[in-house]
Amino acid sequence: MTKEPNTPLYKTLIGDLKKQIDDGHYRKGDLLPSENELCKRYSTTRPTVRQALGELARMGYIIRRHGKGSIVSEPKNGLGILSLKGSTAGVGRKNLRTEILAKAQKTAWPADFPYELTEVQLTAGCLYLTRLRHVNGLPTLYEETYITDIDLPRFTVHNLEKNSLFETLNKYHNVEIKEGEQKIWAVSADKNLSKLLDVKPGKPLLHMKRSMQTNRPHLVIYSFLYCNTEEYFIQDYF
Amino acid sequence: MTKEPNTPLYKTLIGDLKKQIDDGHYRKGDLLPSENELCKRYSTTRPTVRQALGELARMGYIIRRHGKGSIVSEPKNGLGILSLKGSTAGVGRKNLRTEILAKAQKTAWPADFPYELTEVQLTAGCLYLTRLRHVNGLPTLYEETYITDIDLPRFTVHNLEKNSLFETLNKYHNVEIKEGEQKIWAVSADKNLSKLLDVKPGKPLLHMKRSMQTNRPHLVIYSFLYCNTEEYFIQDYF
DNA sequence: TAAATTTTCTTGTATATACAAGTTTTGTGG
DNA sequence: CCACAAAACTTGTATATACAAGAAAATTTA
Repeated sequence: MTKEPNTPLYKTLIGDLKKQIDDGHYRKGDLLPSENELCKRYSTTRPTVRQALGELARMGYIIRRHGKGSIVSEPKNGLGILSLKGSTAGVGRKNLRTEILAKAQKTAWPADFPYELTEVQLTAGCLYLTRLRHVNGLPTLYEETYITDIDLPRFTVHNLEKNSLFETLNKYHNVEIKEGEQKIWAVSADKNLSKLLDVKPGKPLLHMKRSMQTNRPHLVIYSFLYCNTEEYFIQDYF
Repeated sequence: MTKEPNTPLYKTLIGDLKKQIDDGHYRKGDLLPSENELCKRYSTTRPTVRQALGELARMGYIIRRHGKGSIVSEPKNGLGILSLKGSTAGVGRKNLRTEILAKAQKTAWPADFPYELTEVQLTAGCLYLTRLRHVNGLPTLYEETYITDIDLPRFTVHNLEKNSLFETLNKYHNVEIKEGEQKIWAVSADKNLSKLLDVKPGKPLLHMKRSMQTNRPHLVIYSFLYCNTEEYFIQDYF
């Protein structure tokens, strides 16, 4: 067990169990150690263990069954891209390639930004970056991201082609997504998008605008996505 | 405060506070009574109050600030339909009309059902219903729903034109949505859909397939939605 | 040997309490 | 009257403990 300094024990628990599920130590359908067993292993008490397990349940990692135990589910957070053919034939990491079209850099908020911004956010400005995700070589998802530029020193040095944006924010800047909302609708590909996503103009595309609150009061992250869903659909969890 | 028999106190708290936010007693930006204040009002202790508040936070009703309090946010759960013009000009309840095209009735699962079903589910069969939602008179959302038919006596008597499916399941059958996943993609309207949604064939539509786990082990609910998003988009939370 | 019952183990709900850490309010001094 | 410090109030993290209720395992009985 890896108790990092200044990390609450319940978060250490979450991290450890999550890692063990991600690593395959516990597989789908397995039972996690019982609450009492975890209390012993971590020298703690049930409320602390239960807080960690509750969090894992909400993240979709486990399913809690009264009287039975905590059953390992599949890790599920954030957006995923899955093949339309066979819902279980998920896109493995090796088939997904992220291309940075525009590296993160500080900009002012666009004048017609579709979200209400606070004074703090307006003053701080944002970091703007664009990415194109390829699935099996096919450009599938185009994403523009605006990150409120608060307390994110040297953010621009991160390599977001290899690393997840949210994991990077979490690991290096202690930023966690707390909650969010998304607007979803279908559009026809215009000239620019048809070029980016390599489709004919007029093709139906999925359009999403997401706004994500973090643990920092004013640090909100916005993502605008266009997805060619002919071969792959968007999958997410709630 | 309304303590129903056999309802855990923390759930009573959730219900009461939720109702007070929905009713406008607490408005966006207001602070809820502190944890200690709620302990007094409900003759309970902080862990119980915190469990309720934690739940409300996760549902998006409040935002918790260390040292400050619980700030009322906007109620947000489930899918919403919002006008593309002005993201705050939400669809009020009076502008949304639900039409039952096919009343809930017991059927067998379709042979080509896109989700993996357990033996229990296959044996139980499902309740199938279809609805069409009109926004300001415009047919906007077509939804087919399959509910695993387990312990849902007399479900077919419910009037789902006037009442929310999930509220009905909760109130009369003690069924709660625990977690879910959704697949989203864009399609062109075929002949049947263009008729249902009153659009030209070929129109881009939003297509979603949702699978929702409940507090009952095998009782999963599936929804297949088609949405005309020219005037209104789908909004949801995570 | 199988069914029924009992025991054990599990998660769910809850109380009591304490200290840490962030924010707000109040009081004091210049 | 304003700035600073202290006090008070808030949420965050945690331990200890108990009982309720569901499920599994073990034991007993027919």
